[in-house]
Amino acid sequence: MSTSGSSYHHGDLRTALVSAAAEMLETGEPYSLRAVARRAGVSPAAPYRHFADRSALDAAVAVEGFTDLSACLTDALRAVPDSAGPVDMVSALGVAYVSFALRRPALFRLMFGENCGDPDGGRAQASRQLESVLTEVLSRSFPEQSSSSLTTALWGLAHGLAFLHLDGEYSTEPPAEIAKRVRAVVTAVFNMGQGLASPST
Amino acid sequence: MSTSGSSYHHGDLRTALVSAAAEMLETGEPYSLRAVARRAGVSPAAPYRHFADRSALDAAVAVEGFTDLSACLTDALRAVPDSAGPVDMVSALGVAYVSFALRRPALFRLMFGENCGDPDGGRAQASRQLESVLTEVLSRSFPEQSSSSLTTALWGLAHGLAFLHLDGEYSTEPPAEIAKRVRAVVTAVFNMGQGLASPST
DNA sequence: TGTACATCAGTGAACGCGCGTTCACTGATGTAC
DNA sequence: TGTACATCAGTGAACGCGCGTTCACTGATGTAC
Repeated sequence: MSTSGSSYHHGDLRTALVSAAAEMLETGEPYSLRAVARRAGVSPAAPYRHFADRSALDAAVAVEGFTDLSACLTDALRAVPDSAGPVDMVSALGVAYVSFALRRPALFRLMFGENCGDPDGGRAQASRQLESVLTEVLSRSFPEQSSSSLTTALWGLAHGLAFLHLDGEYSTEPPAEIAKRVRAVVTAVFNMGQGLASPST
Repeated sequence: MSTSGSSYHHGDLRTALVSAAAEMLETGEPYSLRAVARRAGVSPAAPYRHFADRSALDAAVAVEGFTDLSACLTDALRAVPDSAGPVDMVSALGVAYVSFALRRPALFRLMFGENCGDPDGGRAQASRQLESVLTEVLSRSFPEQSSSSLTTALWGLAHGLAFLHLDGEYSTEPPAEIAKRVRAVVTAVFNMGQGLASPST
């Protein structure tokens, strides 16, 4: 793989295309195979050397998105002090999740979009990786109650809050306000369960 | 407003267009202004007598969607016996919400889609109406802890579960399995808060 | 009851657009001898 | 070290498509007299 400045052979067009696509989604530019090629400085036909079709590009971009999101969540957790309680950990996770969605709305939508064709492709794998990050956090915070249902609950809550913000149901500025709201929501959930007769699992 | 069979003047084209659009979204047909007009048996220019542009049609369809969803939730609650506990009420709401999304995926996506231009149009109003249904349920189930944060939590959880199912993160068949999963998730959330030191609100 | 007319909800042809995709091609690269 | 050649990543022109939207128009309706 040459890294020369030669413009005819790009060197690593595949990666460049995925990056270009991710950037366009981030800046909100109209996103299409042609537009991505344009931005990468390449002819409209060039991507077909690296992707079977448009949806293959989408899938590759989605995978990158999942990887980034997982990294964001992991980073957010590292920033939480060891002494923190469960509410703090779950809140940190929620805030990171929602922030990611608001920072990169179009990417987030693409990741969870309709074209999830292949049930066992890289995208599905990447999303399972995300889920395992959540599971790990919960098993540390709730060694006793931890379960797949609890993971689903946390993921669902974070995911829903992200979309509700994305869709304008709640204000998205300033970031501190969002963090506050997410924390309040998590706290409310924790309080809710208390003082009630324990339902059987 | 004539109801004659005359085909030149439709009678109530506006309503017919919104219905046609909703049906197309339900059956998964490609959705466009032209396609909707085609389905309503009318020329591509006809919708412009009733909608300023494509996004105005979208907004009208979204409003109908919100109304339907609110009705679904209300119906679901009516089916819950008075003696039922909070877990049952919240679960019923969650199941109804997720079921709606799975039954009408494209409509659901449109309702919560990117083109929410007007912050004070009918769409925003319809979604606030939805929120108030949730608030009312919670204030009945949790007279003491009820708060806007709790409403947000419930909405977020239901919304997130709906999208995660829609996006293929969880199996969507059979319906009974989904209901079971939603109930398990709600139960897990209720159990989670118990046995922990109460965090300050 | 009958006629003239304004109103307005439709028609259908046309516009320009950007899209995904295909095609025959060409230029750069790396390998065999 | 130098030449011949296979490989392959790019080009750029072209395709057909459906889209949203505009336009001058026409046919049905309801009202005034």
